[in-house]
Amino acid sequence: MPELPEVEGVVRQIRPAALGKKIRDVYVSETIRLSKTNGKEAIIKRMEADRFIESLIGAQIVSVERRSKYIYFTLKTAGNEFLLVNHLGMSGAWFYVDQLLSIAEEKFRRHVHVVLTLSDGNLLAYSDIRRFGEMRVLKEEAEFPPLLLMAPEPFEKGALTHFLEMAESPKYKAKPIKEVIMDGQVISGCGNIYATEALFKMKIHPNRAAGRISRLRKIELFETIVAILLESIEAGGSTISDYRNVNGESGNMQNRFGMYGKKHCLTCGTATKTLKIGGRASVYCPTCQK
DNA sequence: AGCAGCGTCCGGCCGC
DNA sequence: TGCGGCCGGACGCTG
Repeated sequence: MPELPEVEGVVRQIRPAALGKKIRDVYVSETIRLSKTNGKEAIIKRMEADRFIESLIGAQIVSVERRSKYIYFTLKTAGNEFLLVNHLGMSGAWFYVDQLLSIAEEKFRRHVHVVLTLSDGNLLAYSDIRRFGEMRVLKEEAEFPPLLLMAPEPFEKGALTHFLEMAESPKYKAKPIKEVIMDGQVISGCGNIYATEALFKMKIHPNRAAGRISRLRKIELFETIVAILLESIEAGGSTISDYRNVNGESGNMQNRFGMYGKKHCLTCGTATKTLKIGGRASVYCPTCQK
């Protein structure tokens, strides 16, 4: 499950590979075409496959940035800039390869759905086993309004203040803290894994109402989330099953988890419990987390 | 009007 | 070994 650190790792690898190059050719899989023919919105949103291909071919890749868990490719055609915005969903992965057979693992190779052939002949291949990922071609960010509602980047000045204001607002203060910190309008890029880890580290029960945590503890919680995200970026992200970086390598952060996926608490040995919070499985230690 | 709750994109994996 | 059911980021729709 790619969250902020995994997407950051991907962007840092795509950037040097893609910057300044042109998109010479674009491939969209038959699977995606068939889905779209059947009225589904598989991966390529709000655009026909051929129109998607047409709009990308010949464009120059001007920048590659991460915003929350989204990848923004700024593209330029005939002097006009536009965006290709990609979300990796559950199982999206980009591979930078000379040919598709260079994608080492078969399970990724068989689910390649979009391929960008760059002007140097190399490929940026997008694989998505579960097809929960998204690609949107946009004139500007505002063309997809949810992007404008995203919380500031967690490492930016202002992100803490934004978090505190949101967490203390009428809309959020009665909600479980885990649901609040996983909401992209409150904090950008914190998904189930890092929310679970941060709450464990802070000894906060995931179901505790946001409004029943002191201001000081909320500040510490935010700082903990930021520290864990940074630690994970350093560790190359977390690989539970389907995350791979652009070179096909797994991350190492999963080896540092204190709670996610654990049957027993690493601190006290108590059997962990799992609650459904905001529709997501939420593991915690009933002894340590209050 | 705004929000809760569910449907939607799916293959992998679990358990029977 | 076969197969039904569950899982899940985040939008979009409904009531």
